[in-house]
Amino acid sequence: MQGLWQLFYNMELGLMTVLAAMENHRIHVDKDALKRTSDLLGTKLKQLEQEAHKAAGQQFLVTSSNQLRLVLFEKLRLQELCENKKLPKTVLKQHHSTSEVVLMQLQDLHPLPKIILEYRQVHKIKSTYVDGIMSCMKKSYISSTWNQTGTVSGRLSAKHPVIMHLRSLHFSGKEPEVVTIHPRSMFIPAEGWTFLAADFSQVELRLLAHLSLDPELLKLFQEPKTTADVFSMLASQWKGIPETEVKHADREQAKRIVYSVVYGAGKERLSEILGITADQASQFVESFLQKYKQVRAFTQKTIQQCQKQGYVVSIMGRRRPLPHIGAQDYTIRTQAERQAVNFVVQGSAADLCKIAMIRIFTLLASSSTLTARLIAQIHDELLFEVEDSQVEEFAAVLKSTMESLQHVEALGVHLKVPLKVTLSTGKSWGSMTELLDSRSCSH
DNA sequence: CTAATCTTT
DNA sequence: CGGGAAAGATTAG
Repeated sequence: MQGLWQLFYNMELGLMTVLAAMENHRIHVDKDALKRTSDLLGTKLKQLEQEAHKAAGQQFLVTSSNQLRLVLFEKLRLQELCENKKLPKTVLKQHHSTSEVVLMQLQDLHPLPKIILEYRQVHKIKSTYVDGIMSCMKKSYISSTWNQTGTVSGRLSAKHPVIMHLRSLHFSGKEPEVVTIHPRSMFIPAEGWTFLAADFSQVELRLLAHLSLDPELLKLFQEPKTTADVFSMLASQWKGIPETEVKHADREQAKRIVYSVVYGAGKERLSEILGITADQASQFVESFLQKYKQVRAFTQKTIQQCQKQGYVVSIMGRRRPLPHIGAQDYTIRTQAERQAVNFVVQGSAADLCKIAMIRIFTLLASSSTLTARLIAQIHDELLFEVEDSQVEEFAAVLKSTMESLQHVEALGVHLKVPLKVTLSTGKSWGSMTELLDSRSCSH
């Protein structure tokens, strides 16, 4: 039946057990650290509230947009001071809005809007990333809920603790000092265990190379300069700086640019990312697609195929129907076209990661010595908890198992490019350091 | 550019 | 007062 049975039987069915085990597993959280940061942010909010009251000349509930509107527009009458600017707006009622754009415009006129803006920012950080996690906790641990069928691309999604969205946050502390919060460092392994993370490097770009058969792209991955990182390399080329000088942010930007271009970003959007004019941006796109000629051929082929059959297919047979692919409306049609292209690559990457999870899981289940446990999946990254004494041994099996997915006999997958997995370990999820291949170290 | 979750308005 | 939609933040590629 449409070749979907194989996908269901060999992948999704097997994954259910894996996800169930992940949901059952307890991820320990450093409750004290969490409490400390919550208190820290709480104090900051209190401070800002006081400042706001002082600036307003009265007490009011800072979180209430109604009360804020009263202070801003009826007491201070700030709208009268900015008639030259376009009226902020009021849609539903005749009221003035207190939305972010309005406050931005008002912040030169009075100290209050700025304080409110900072208050809202800190408040959001606190409620999402600190109190949000705290409310999901039972005793001293959390477990995410994993949704197997919640995305169009075949990726997994996680609910409750927003495990996939945690990041570092900076905000101004007392005067000059800047406080940085690392929500990921709140997550800690059990006593005597270590976190081990395995990442498929540049997985979507490698898949694009395989799918498009672009010679330049293939060369990038097939040549044995395995030491080089593609995005760092491109960043160094574009910025004209040696690769050792490439910062994390440069690499991150290069990555964004590459994916933006191959997924069909317009010149306006790209000029924003690159910080150049739209003309320069479209020139950039042209020269990029000129160098990697087959990429454009691949997107066109994908769109054509989608027009013909109404859906696109990932490398392991997952489908996405795109009924709007033949729409009259330009906006709707081109969006479907970009979605078609994106699905083939992103969906294939999702397939690969799911297979990796199953392989490792069954390997662990049948091992009499290895005790590692799969904790989470963040798209192309698998996070494990490993007994301290087994880190080296498990790391080696993990890496080779994942990289061996270049060929998956059962699903007819034979990638034209090798897969590369990078490993990192740490005593908290927030402080992982790369684990280098022990073989290349010792020789 | 695509995919997602979560909070605010 | 609450539900829902849209906007805007983040993450991943």
